[in-house]
Amino acid sequence: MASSSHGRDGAAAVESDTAAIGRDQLRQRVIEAAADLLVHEGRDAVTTRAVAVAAGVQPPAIYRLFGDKDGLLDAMAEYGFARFLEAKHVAPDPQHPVEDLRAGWDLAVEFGLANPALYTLMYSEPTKETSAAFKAGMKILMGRIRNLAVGGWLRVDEELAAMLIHATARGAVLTWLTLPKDRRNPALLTTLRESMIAAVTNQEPAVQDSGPAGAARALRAALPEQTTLSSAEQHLLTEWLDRLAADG
Amino acid sequence: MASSSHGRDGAAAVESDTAAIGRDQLRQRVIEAAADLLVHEGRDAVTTRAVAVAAGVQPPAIYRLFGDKDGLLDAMAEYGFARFLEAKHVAPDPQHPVEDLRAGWDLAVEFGLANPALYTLMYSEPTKETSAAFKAGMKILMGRIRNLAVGGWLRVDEELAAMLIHATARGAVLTWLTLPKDRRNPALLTTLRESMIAAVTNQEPAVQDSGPAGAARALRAALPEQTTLSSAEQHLLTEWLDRLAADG
DNA sequence: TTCCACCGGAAACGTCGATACCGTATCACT
DNA sequence: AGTGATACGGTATCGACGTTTCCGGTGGAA
Repeated sequence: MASSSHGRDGAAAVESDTAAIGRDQLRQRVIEAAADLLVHEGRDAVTTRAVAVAAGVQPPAIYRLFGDKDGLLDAMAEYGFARFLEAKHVAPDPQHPVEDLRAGWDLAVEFGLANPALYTLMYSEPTKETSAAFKAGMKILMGRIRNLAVGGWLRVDEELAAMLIHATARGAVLTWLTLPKDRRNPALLTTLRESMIAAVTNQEPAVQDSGPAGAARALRAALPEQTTLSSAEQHLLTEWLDRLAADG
Repeated sequence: MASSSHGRDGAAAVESDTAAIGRDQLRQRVIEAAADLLVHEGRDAVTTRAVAVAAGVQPPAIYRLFGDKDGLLDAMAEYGFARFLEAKHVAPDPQHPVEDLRAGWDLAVEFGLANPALYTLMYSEPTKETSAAFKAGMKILMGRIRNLAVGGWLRVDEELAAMLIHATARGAVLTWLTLPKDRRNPALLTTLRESMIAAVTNQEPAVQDSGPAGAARALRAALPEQTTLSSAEQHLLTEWLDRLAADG
């Protein structure tokens, strides 16, 4: 599957100038061309022929480098994920472990929102578990969970915690990407994150008083049944109820 | 797009036996053949030619019936979702609304776990928002959320609640399907569900009795704490609430 | 120098989604 | 009832896809 050792590698140092471009650099060039195509032209534009043309190689070269089209896709995911991580230079902060978990979750979600096509490639289909990028992300996640565990912050199993964090992040990103842009509410992300924190850690969530918001929402939902207000009054009332409901 | 009226339909009763099979039944046969192929042979096996052979029709017939391959896929999703719902004969229980929400979430997740291929088809790609089955599921969900709102149980906006429920269910199903069978922990599903319940609902209802009058009373009681409305607005609002509260 | 092993380029294979074409049978009109 | 038009269903086919095969040439080894 992966490129095994070749006889020429031992004498690669004495090759001519253009041929001195190693296998890895050619791989890199193809991956970047494919990633470019994915981002700018969409997923369906990532065909073996289009990638070959964009990278200036021939179609069979892709199979010699990656074995398969899925191999190319996996390499793309790994590359894109690594690039994102090094751009964010994620550091194992010696902060509060729970705060670290929050930051890690945010990071995972931010990656999905910043690279929708790549994220969909990695996480949309349930069959692609063995992807290298997938494992890399899980590895980082497991490290933070371990920190939580040693601090005694974990409410559940380490493994269950990993699944919960992964599931909430995955649902958050995919749902966010599905929504039209004018309906994307940032509260979706923060609420999911805090909900995940409450499920995974022992930290008690700050219980907020509902105030008038809950009653406003209830009245707004029950408003169509009423008959005592005129339509104009009801219209203005709905507007105020919207403001009150959003306030909480 | 849809099959318009044909001249033959008027005289269909006098046609021969085999030709009496109407357009809709042919559609149904093709959809069932495609669904069978999807379940038993995998997603890649659902090609226009394979479906045509399995259904005993010719490849162009698919385009005449569904316009597009995506049209066939959408029809499959709608059909599978409807079949699942009628098999579960989902009833609008007059139970506790929070319990209804729990049951609805479980139902959505159960559909995904029981029909992995179909679920992936419906929810994997973020671009397929306009699927008929997608909308049907959302409609059911919105009904339950509305019930929560009128009872004063909703902690967040109705729209945000819908997103939260959808996101947790989606993350739960996809994560579950990604896991190898020996690592699937049922606690993942229940924990996610209860976490969603905690994020969406209040422990205590914000209104005593549902309906416009009860909600109006609750809002009137909580109104002095609010700061989003001007005093004039609040004054008029209180008057309307008095009328609404007296109406019950 | 001769031989061998391997690499890169060109062509091609089978299949996919989708479509143009065409004979035929049905319906409207006189 | 005869005739023209119309639309349906079947055949053949198109361009593009993922993938493979084949071959000429280039390098190091004997």
